[in-house]
Amino acid sequence: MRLSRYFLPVQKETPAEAEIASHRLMLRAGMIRQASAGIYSWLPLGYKVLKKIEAIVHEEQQAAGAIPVLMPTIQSADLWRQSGRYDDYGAEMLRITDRGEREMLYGPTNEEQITEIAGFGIRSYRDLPRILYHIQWKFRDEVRPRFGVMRGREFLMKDAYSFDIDREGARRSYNRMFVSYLRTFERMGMKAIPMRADSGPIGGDMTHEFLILAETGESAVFLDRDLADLTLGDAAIDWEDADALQAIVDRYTASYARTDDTHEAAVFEKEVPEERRLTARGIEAGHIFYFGTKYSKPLNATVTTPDGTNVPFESGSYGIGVSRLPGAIIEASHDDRGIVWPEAVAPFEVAVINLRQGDAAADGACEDLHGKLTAAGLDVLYDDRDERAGAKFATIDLIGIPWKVVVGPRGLKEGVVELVSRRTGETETLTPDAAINRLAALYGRA
RNA sequence: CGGAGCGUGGCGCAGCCUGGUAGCGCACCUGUUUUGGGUACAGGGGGUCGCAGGUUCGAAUCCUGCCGCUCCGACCA
Repeated sequence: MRLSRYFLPVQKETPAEAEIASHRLMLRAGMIRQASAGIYSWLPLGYKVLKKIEAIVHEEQQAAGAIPVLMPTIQSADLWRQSGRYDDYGAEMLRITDRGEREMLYGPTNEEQITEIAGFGIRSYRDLPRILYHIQWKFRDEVRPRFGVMRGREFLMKDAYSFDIDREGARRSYNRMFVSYLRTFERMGMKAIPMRADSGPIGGDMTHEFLILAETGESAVFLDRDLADLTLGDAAIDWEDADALQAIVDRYTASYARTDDTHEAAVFEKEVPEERRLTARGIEAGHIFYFGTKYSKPLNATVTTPDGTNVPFESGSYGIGVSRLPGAIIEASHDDRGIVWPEAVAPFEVAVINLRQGDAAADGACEDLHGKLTAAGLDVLYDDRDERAGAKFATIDLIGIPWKVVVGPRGLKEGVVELVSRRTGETETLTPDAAINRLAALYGRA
């Protein structure tokens, strides 16, 4: 992509309303534009990041055995009356009346809908277990939207729902999603730590929040430092091996990790040696919980057991705040010049910077690099604007492209260009062809 | 929902107190200049001053009502 033909409205100055780094940077980098309080348009750069994140979530959900569906944003009030939540939800629910005076709502979540669907499509224990999920826009009429996409009113969410015949089955489904979340966040270059969440009226130990550590996080977190160093790495997961999954879950839940909601200082101090006690802040990126028959009972969604009786589903729900992740990732990864994207979610994988636009040698070398990098399967942004070098560096660093290939007449006389890492600033001087090979290898496109 | 603010060109702001032809910086356009980390100079375009009423010879400015947005708190993915 040539920057001169792209749509990238970057801004030098920070809009007054943006308080935290991610909001500020997303506005300045031209990723989003506010439409009204807590509601945003996603501009090309932001949209690319959102789609990359969404793609990773899709892949990892399906790898873990979840099946994609798509439910509507507008729902009828009927099911919500059956579950009793139409009144419980209160003013956070956006209510709409259609032309026939029917009460509708813009869905804040989909438990009722999916339970109705599962009740219709799943009749026998032979059809279980199943996990269905979708990635869809939701609306919650927050009292106070803030922090840009981190706490909008309209937001994109992945929500999965598991259906099992008993609690043991539900635990296996829960574990699948638990491990899937570890993989999902790790692939995005993030450290998300599962923490014991408030279990509410259902009780039990099957509810965790996944927190991305960041200084500006909304929650205070308390954990055993060892947890922050755990990684799954590239190890293959056998999703059919319930014991193996349980072992991973056990490993990640063995040590103390809680948010301020459930934190107990005395327990923390008893369970974690002082030198390993880590107090930090985190952003909630995912939340999984088991809710049993909370919806299947009132909605009368049942399956037939081997002995011929009908029982309501045992279910859990598993959310990831997809549209808040770009913000969360920026909170965890930025510096004073701008965003520092992890490679897996960067809007472009490499930027080509022409230091002297209009110089025949520089123009030619950049065109050539742009073409060859693209042919190698890389997503390239070529800054071909008629701007000074400084302006180009400032823009590319602001929008956080992980790698820059810097091309100027001076280097070209020696037959070299520079390859610069956004994260470390490390600069490597090499021939254009070597730069292409290095980048292809870095991104696994060689 | 309690408390506090703010709405003046795309962005950041001044002007309002004390009513009298709407300004500055950035961005944008033209030209010259410069050219390896946001060049410099000159010229230029763009604003129903959030909306509606009122007071006044005259309202961005004073009064009333409404709308929008933001911040702190409580709440939440």
